[in-house]
Amino acid sequence: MAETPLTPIEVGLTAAIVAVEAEEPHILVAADPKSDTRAGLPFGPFDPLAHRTFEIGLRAWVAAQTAINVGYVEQLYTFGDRGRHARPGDTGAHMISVGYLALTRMSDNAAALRAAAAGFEPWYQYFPWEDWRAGRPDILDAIVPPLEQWARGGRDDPARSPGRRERLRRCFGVGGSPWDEEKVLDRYELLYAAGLVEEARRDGREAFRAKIPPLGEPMRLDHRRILATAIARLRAKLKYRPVVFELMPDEFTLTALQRTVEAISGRHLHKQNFRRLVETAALVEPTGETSTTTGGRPAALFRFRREVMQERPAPGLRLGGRS
Amino acid sequence: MAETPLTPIEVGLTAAIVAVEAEEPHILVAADPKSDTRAGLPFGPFDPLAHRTFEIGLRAWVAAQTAINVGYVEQLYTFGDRGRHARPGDTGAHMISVGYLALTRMSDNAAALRAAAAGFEPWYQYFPWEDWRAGRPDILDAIVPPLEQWARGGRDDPARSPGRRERLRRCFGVGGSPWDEEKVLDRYELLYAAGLVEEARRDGREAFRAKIPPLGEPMRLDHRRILATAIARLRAKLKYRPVVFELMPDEFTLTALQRTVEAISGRHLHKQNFRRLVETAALVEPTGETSTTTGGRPAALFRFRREVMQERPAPGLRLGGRS
DNA sequence: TCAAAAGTGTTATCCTTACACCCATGT
DNA sequence: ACATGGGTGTAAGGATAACACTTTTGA
Repeated sequence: MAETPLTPIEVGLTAAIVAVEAEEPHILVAADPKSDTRAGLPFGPFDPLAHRTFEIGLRAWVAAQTAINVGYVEQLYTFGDRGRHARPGDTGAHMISVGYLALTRMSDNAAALRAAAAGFEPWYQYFPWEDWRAGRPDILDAIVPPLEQWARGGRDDPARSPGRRERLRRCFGVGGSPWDEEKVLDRYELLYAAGLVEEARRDGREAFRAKIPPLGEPMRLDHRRILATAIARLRAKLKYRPVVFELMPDEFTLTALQRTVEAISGRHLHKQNFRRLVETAALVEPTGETSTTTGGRPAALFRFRREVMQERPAPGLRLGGRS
Repeated sequence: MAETPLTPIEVGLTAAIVAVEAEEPHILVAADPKSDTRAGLPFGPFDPLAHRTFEIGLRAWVAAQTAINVGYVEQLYTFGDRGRHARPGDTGAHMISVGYLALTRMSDNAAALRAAAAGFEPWYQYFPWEDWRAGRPDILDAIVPPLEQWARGGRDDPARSPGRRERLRRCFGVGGSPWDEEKVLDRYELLYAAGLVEEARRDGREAFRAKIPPLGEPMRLDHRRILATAIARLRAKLKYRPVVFELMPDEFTLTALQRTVEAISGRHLHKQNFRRLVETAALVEPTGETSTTTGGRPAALFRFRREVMQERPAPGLRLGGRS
């Protein structure tokens, strides 16, 4: 327990700022100042003198740089791996980044966005294999066979806890294992380990079969890894905390709410069960108004019952099975 | 999204190393090098040149300093609040610490401990209100009334999401709300905010009623906060991942397993339900041996079935209700 | 009148919770 | 024999998952 002087390191805050629009989840991406064509997440320095906590610092530079009004904010993870930061003209200085998840309503920020050097992009373009709303995505047919080949390649060291095969089975639902929509990060890390995403090749990892085109849009630094962490956390949180409402307008139809949950969790839900869940949890109350803009029969409008936050311990939407 | 040069800050890794012995959860505490009488968690610097990742760095200095053999390791949270570090001769340099949870078996480390300047202490001495195994702990009678007074004191700003009263209700199960054993951090933070733990007074917060003796043993810096985070995380994780076995010897009785889970979660469990849970999850297998050292009828010995890790998605011990 | 989306009723099944009782050993 | 802890069977209640059907609008 010696009190060695600690290494000075640069600390940055990286934000995954999420909004849902047109039944599609979006992530705020920043243009690269150094003309890297790849997208990146917005980030800013942490200055302990100016800001008492990380969260205050984060809110400050997000507001200053993007004029976006974030509501819910939560720390995700602190990333400090050497070698996952490579970029063209790397300075060599070590940097760690504290990843944050933030939620916002796109409607609140329409004006801000036109001015900012940043914009929202649909997140499934970075993770096309994560969208199961219309059933198993076709791209998995291009992912699983190479992964299986990669898994056979690794001498299955019985000491290393889960061998390549088991990791593949559990992450991608191969061989009877169910698909778990929360394992977003595990899947990305597996693809990285197999050299099937561009970031792995950029970081100097050998693709075991270089012919395969890299999967999904890449991001700068380790930002896609941070985004994967954010999606995973949000998908999990949805089930035990009423965070969806941070992404909804004040008034909404139940179908719109369901579509938002489906958009985030990447899977299709059973209508009645979803409605019963929302009703029995008493998460919403009718406004009395209806909306006729939905197509068929007018839908009743609801608003979030903020009171639930202080009534019950921890209400969420624990979706349950597939369907 | 400007690429401002980032502030250099010192980064340390702080570890909450847990073991269970004699049906009591323990935490490894380090003697203070600067003759502070308060206990602290072991910590070490992170040197990105020597170690590729935080986890590798952590394992390295834990092994070097304590000769303790940690198994399971998991990142908890990164703490960087200014003003929660105060100590007698503070240098003023800002430090952030990445908190880690680590699990070990005390039996594996008996020899190492005799040599090290560190030792395991029962964790409930830092959080006496968290041990509900023998029912509601008496100390709550000394905690709740002052907290209620504190809650009345705060003008209940309706804008600030949960008012003091609601926080109190939800954290401490006052007024019909159930006790949630996972809210360890929330409870500690509430006590800190109310000035009822020594750390709050040390950090310059005014105790709203200074006569009340501070609750539980204090720790250095913000280490008790990190420990609260570790306990909360471990209590939650127990329910959906088979982490208990990281704390058990190779062979154990079902009662010993139950006692360990109870020790961590701080509550009493229903025997049959616990056993059925363990059985239906197929988490253990009988060794064929029995132990006669338990008192009455000899108990069958079991071992963890490592295979479950690769069979089912995520087996744990989702305890369920009270009893 | 028909398409499109909103909205409802009901059942089989599993899991959770809690009850009360029997068994094998040491003293 | 009896105290001590080990070990089991089973029934009530609630939550979940899946089924198919009716209603109200716009075109």
